[in-house]
Amino acid sequence: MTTAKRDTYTPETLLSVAVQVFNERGYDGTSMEHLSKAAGISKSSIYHHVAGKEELLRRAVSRALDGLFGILDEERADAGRAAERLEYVVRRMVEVLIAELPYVTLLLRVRGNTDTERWALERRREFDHRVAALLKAAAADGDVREDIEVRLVTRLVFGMINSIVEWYRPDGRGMNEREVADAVTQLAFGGLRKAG
Amino acid sequence: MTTAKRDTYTPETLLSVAVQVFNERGYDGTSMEHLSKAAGISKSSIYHHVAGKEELLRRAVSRALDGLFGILDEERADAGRAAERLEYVVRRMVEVLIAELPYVTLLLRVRGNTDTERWALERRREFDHRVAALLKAAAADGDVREDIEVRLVTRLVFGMINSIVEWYRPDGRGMNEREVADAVTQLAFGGLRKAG
DNA sequence: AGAGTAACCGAACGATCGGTCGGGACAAGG
DNA sequence: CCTTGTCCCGACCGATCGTTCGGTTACTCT
Repeated sequence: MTTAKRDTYTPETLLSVAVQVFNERGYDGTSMEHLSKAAGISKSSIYHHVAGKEELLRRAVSRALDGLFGILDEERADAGRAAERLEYVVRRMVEVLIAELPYVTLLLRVRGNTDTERWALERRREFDHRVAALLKAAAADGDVREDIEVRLVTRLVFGMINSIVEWYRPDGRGMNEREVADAVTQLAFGGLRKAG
Repeated sequence: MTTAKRDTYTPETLLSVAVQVFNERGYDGTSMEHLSKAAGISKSSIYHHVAGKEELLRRAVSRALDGLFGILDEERADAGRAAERLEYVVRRMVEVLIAELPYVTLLLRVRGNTDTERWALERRREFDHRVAALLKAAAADGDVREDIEVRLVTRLVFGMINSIVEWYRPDGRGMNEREVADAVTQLAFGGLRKAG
C-alpha cells in the first residue's frame, strides 16, 4: 500500500526540479543557490536528500539512459526483419525522448567535464552503435538505401530525433507523442527507403 | 601590403583558441584560467586584447550568425523557384556550418543566461523563420510534401543539419564539405520531395 | 508527555570565479 | 641614447562556487 507521506521532498521530486533548472541554465551555469530558490528550500537542505550537485546529474542521465536502452530489450526491437526493427526503435526513441524529455535533454547536453559526464557520453556512444548495427543489418537486407554511408545516415537520423528536445514542449493542446513519432518516421524513412 | 608584425596574439587569434576551449568544456564550464593555459599567456594578459569573457562569446556567435545570414543574401537564395532556393540554402548551410564549425557549434549551444546569449538566440530564431518561410513557399508551389506540418519539418531538417557540429571533425582524410552536403540534401529531400 | 528522527536552516568553510592594478620587458622611432 | 606604446606578468580584489557543520523545528511513534 502507498503510505501517505509528509509533504516534503524526496530525492526524486527534488531531482525533477533540479533537472528543469539544469535544462534552463545549463548544468555548469546552475548553482546550488539557483536550485535552492527553485525548490523553495535552503541550499544546505538539499544535501539532506542528495550527496551533491553531481549526484543529481548522475540520477538524471541514468534515468534517460535506462529509458533508451530499455527500447533495445523490447520484443519488437529484437525479432523480425532488421528494417522493421529499426523503424520500431526509431519510433520508440521519439516516444521515450518525449516521455522523459527533461532527462534526455540533459543527457544530450553533457560535455564531459566530470567523471559522471564522461560515463554518460560513453553509454550514449554504446547506444548509438547498437542502433547503427541495426541500420547496417537493414542495409545488408537491401531494405534501405545504400548510396549514403551507414555511419553518416545514423548520425543524421539521430540528429533529427535528438533535436526534438530543442523545441518540443508538452503544451497541453500541442502535438502529442504519436504525431511527432509519425512525422519523424515518415521523414526519415521516406528518405531512407529505396525508391519504388 | 601585409605588415610583418610581432609574433603575438590579436583578438582574432585569441578568439580561435577561446572558442575551441568553449566547445570542449562549455562556455560556463570554461574559466579565464582555462583560457590562459590554452593560450599560453597569463589570465590578465587576455584582458589586454579583449574586454572579457563575454566579448569572446559575442565575437564568436557574431561570426557564426554573419555566415548564416550571408547565405540568404546570395543570389541563388533570392531568385528562382522556392524549392530550388530552399535546396540551395540547405546545401550552403551545411557548407557554412563546416567552414565556421567551432563558431557555429558555440552558437548552437548558448542557453540564454546572459544578454549576449539571449541576443544570439533571438537572431537564430530569426534565421529559422526565414528558412521556414522558404519551405512554406515551396509547399505552396506544390514542390514538397504537405502531409507533415511545415514548422515541424523545418525543425527536423534544422535538427539534422545542426547535428553535424556534434560529430563532424575535419580529420584531413575524412569526408569533405561536399560529401556531407550531398548526403544531407539527399536524405532531407529524398523525404521531402513528393513521391513520383 | 517524552524520545527519536526526518527535514530544514543560517553561518561559515576553502576554493575558484571574472576581473583589476601597477609595473616590467621589449621592439620601434627619434 | 631616451621616449613611446604594445604586450605581458604576478598579485590581488570582491563575489560566488559547492559543500560542511551545529543546531532548531516538526512530525511520528510509544
